Amino acid sequence: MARWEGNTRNRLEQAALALFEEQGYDRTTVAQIAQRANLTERSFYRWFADKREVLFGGSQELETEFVTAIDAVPPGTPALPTLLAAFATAPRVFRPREFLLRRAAVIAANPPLRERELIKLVTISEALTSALLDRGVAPETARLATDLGLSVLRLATERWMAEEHRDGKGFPEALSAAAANLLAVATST
Amino acid sequence: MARWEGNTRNRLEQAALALFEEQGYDRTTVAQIAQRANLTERSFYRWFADKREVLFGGSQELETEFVTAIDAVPPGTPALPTLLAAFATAPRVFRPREFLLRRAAVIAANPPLRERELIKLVTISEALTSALLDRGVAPETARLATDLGLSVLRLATERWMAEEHRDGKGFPEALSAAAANLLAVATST
DNA sequence: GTGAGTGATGACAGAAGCTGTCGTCACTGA
DNA sequence: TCAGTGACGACAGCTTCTGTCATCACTCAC
Repeated sequence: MARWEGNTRNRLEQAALALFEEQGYDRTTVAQIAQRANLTERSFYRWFADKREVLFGGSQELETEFVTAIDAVPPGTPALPTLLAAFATAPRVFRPREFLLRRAAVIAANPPLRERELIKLVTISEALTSALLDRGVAPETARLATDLGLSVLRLATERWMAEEHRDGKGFPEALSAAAANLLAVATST
Repeated sequence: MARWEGNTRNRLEQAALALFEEQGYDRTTVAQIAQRANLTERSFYRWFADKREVLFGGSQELETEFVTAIDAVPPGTPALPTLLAAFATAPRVFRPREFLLRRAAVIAANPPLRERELIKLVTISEALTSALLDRGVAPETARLATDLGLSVLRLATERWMAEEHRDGKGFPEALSAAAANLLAVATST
């Protein structure tokens, strides 16, 4: 085994994604992932808590990004506009877009990975709610606003991903449009 | 082993819940659950796909209940009011309330169980969206309405559970109140 | 009744996920 | 140069989950 190659975590992530694409998530063993990264199975578990976690390394950074963006919104702004402003600001593309698309395809195809993605989303959701609470928003309002904000974010992101865009251009507009749609649904009696 | 005792599935569910409470989810083995139910580990997997699933037997019934209630709402009703009317109608207490509370406590304390619960919720969410589509609601509207409806349902249920109620009395009122709160958050500029 | 299904179960084997432990090696700093 | 530190390999072991086959209770023609 070639020790001390450096960049261990990323080597494991790349190896795992490639193997999941080639032969499927459940037909890929942790030993195979480790082998492709020139490591042993035991070392995989030193970097990731379990087999699924290898695809969710960027979750923590994304959460931090959002919370930071919320803190930058002018005080006194209502809860939902605060979240939407934060979403519009935060660049959520750390990894190349191509990587994100490959990753999304693998996750969508495997229930265990979908489960893990959902709880990551809930974790982010709780962080957003907490950030709103720190700004003085009432608890139930913060939670409702988070639900609404994430619903808008999802719709905007889906529309956004469906087209071919350069950098973050037009994403704030997509957010506004989605927010308008949501308002229409909420107010239809 | 005492074979043919009948009610196998329920015996396993009861044994699992009791053991999870007594010694924790991860310190409980499937073999222990099976033993308490007078079965072997192998038989456990004939009734449940995996260890987590033993706590989520009622999910399918709940989904069916909701979809049926949606179909019973007068045609022409807008999407969100349709969902809220369905929620108000459907009695979601199949099991005794005490069982649901014990189950909820165990799930909340164990991340793997939370993951499973989330994907069950997503499954129900997709069923609701699909039921709305069948009524002629536009796709994006159906999805947004489902997000909104589930957000309202969660808030109403939490408030509802916090108090001591008899049967379903007052639940429709809790739904209306939560819906009003959501509307306030959505329209605050 | 009696023998042929049918379905639930037990028994066994085994792959894969995950953890504990210890020794080894590369790197660092006094 | 030598002790400390951190990443890693090697090994053992438990648990989850699956495949396979024999066995037992029950049912239903005949």
